[in-house]
Amino acid sequence: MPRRSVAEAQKTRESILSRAVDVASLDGLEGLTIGRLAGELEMSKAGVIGHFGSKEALQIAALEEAAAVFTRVVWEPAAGEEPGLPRLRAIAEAWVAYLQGDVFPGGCFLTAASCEWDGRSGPVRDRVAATMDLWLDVLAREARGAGFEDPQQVAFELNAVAMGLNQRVQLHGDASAPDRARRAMERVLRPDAR
Amino acid sequence: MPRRSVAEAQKTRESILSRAVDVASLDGLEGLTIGRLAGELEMSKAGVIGHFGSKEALQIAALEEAAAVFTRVVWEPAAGEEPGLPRLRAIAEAWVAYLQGDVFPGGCFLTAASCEWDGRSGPVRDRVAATMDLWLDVLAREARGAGFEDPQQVAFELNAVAMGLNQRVQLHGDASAPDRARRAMERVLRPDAR
DNA sequence: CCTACCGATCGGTAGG
DNA sequence: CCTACCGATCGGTAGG
Repeated sequence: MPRRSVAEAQKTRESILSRAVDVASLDGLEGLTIGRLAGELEMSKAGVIGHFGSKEALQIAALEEAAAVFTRVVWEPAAGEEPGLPRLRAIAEAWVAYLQGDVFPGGCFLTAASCEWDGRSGPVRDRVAATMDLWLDVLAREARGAGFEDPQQVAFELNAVAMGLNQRVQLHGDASAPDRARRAMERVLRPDAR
Repeated sequence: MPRRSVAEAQKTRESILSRAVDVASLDGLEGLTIGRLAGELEMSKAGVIGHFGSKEALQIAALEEAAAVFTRVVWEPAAGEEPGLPRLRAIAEAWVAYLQGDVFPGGCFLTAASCEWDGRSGPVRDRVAATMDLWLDVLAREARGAGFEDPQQVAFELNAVAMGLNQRVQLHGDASAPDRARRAMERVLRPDAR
């Protein structure tokens, strides 16, 4: 018999991950230290890292958790829309709301992780790159369905606007930025580019 | 008499800063540790930090150095152009070339620093924010001179495209990204939005 | 999931 | 600009 039940251990693991994602969104996946996490959760370091095995495994688990949140908040609300332009517009709307809101305390986790890791190598960087590529592929697929001549261009530009919005919100607290992003995304999705 | 001349000390300081900017572009301003810098420059830690006083002062000096490089590489080549649309187009061209090239080994220093610090507080974060705001103001001023109705929108969108390009180059090694960014910037600068 | 510990590295300083 | 050092924290492990 384990000293704590499987269900209890699972709950602990989830609470660690939830805190890990918040910390990493503010201070980066490298700023996510085991000791800090243990202190904030009032656990021992061994108790924290025991659920993952290593800091790198914890970083990857946090990344996967953040990607799942992104999917739930940005993709899911749009998944019910008709493929193509209606779905792209719903994605754009949910994306801006996500970046404007406080899903993560430090802004878009994926943007932060990609900037932090794009100059490094190893499993974490590879996972960050694969996650971003997957999302750009989803966008390009919808743009293709919407009849755009160059769907990857649409994906590139929507992603760029999202990054720009995240910067203005997080760095400047710019209240006009979400509307600017909406206008920019609408222009990217204007059918005359098809 | 100092043991080394003022000119020699100045040269040492410059070599430290040059390396610091490269390291920070790859691993962030927080990944820039005094011990690592000392090791790579074959100096003592005291010798490195003595030129700046503290890690924070070193980080700010590296940021200022990077901003000076950005100005030289992106602004200077365009400064000779006629204000307004011609100058904006020259900036866009130089900006894409900068992001495509290897001015910094880890890509755009300012983008990396803004993502790293946008969730923190203190002097470094404030300096990063002020530097970005200054650049957006420059862009908006030129857009106003070019007759755009909403010059801040133009600045927002150009900056977004630059961030998107930096991500695609650094994270994916995407060779098609510079052309995509050029196309996106051209569309932002298309006179029909004036 | 805890205590107690490991070697390594962190930023920084004293003194020369 | 160096050596020698400080306390703090890093990731991680042994043993329970």
